Amino acid sequence: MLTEERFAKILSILERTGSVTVQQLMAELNTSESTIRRDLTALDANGQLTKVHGGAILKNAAYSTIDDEVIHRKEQNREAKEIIAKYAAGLIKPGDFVYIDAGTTTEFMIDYITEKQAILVTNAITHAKRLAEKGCKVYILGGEFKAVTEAIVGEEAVETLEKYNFTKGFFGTNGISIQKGFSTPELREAMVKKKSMENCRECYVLADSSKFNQISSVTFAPFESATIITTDMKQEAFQKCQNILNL
Amino acid sequence: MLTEERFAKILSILERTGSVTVQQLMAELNTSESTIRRDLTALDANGQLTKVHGGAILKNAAYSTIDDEVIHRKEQNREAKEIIAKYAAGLIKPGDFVYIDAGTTTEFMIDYITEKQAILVTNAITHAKRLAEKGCKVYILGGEFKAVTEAIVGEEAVETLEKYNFTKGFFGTNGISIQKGFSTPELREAMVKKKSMENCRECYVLADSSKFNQISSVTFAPFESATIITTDMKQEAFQKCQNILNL
DNA sequence: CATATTCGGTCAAAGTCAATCATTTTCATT
DNA sequence: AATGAAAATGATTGACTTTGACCGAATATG
Repeated sequence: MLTEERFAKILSILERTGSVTVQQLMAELNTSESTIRRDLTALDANGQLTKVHGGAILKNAAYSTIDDEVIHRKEQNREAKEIIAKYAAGLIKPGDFVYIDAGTTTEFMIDYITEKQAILVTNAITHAKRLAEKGCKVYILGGEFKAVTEAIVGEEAVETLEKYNFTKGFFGTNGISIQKGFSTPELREAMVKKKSMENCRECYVLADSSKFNQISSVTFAPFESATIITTDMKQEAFQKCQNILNL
Repeated sequence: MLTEERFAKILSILERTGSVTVQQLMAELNTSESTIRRDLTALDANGQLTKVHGGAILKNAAYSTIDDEVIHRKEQNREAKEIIAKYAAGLIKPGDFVYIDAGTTTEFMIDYITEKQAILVTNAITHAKRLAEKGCKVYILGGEFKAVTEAIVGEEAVETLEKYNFTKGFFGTNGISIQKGFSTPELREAMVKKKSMENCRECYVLADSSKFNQISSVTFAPFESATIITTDMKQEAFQKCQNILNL
């Protein structure tokens, strides 16, 4: 990999996350500690980031105004999501034709997707951007662009989906209920989820334990139609379900 | 293989991937290290790419040191681009169904687009994002996502375009020539430009004066097929053309 | 205060570079 | 066709750059 390429990737990761450790960069860029250190020193000298003990942070964000408690709470949820995402990403095999739904839960998958022999389709432009940066082959759905969630939704997207037949699909959800299935608050998003799930041979719903026994406005798929990947799910009612993978 | 052919291929690969190593090029073009080095040196001298240790990167993506001259040139062009963009944006009327091409020139339009009664379609996700933030109704093309330019390109996008009939379209270009028409360095991008122009009732090409009498690898439309919006165009040969709007 | 991690400098190995030169190809002129 | 000048190519070389490992010093952590 070219030096400049590494520089670009380091800056890209940094812009996205705000901070990065040397260890993370070693893993992400697949290079030695020495090289990462040299890169950080160079980029710091160039004024493109601020080197700190252990890694680097964004130039302007040298001061930390971040509430410790908020971080901690976020971290707890994060851990569960990371475990789920890691497992899910591992399911992607060479030759797979994969749909990745928009959403924060599926976003965690991106870091763990290593399979370059698969073709990925998504309706989330941030996902597409990051996957493409990693060197994955990415297709994006056409259709109406929704500003808030930065996802493609609506009729046009559904129509595009019509012709795809995915081997695997990964989805987020707002609610899981045995009677009401998987549900989400937004109709036009639900339409896309529904159609894409119909066109996947294997469907996986990624959900932390807080999503169980929740019901949102629109159901996009029945409970049995997907394998649920979760952690720490202790609720009685779901214990005996065949399609729950409690990691 | 012809020297010019190699040049075109190198630039094309670079356009697509953003960076390339000497080793990659040796394999791809099936030629010696010496030749590749000479090519890169020539293209660098020509200002068509930036040579770095190990290979080359896109001209604008130079990370190591910021070139004052480049910034200055960009600023000079900026003023012209603003004028052109402002005029072009004013052409969008209520009820229009508008295509906006990816590229820096068209990006300037976004700030000036005030018409909320029009539907906008684009293949650039950055444009889509910014337009949606402004509250415009935006559709995005489906298809393969190209990391470097952050645009949707290729077959799938062309197919999606097939069914649209735009009232107006706004395009960027790398070269304008009376004989060779409008041209751009990347084939897959050219395919999208070509198809979208075919499906517009009125086509506008936005171009600062530097684009005239330039020819890039792939022509995507004949010279007469669009109205050219420009400023400061003083070249004799183009003075009498009916389809040039010299602001 | 003890322990673990991170840091920056040094070194050898690997990779990359520009220059040189012999060979091949191209092409206008005979 | 034959000739020779000019251009392009590929191999070689020594100089230079980048890389990853190592290690003692510096810094964070409990």
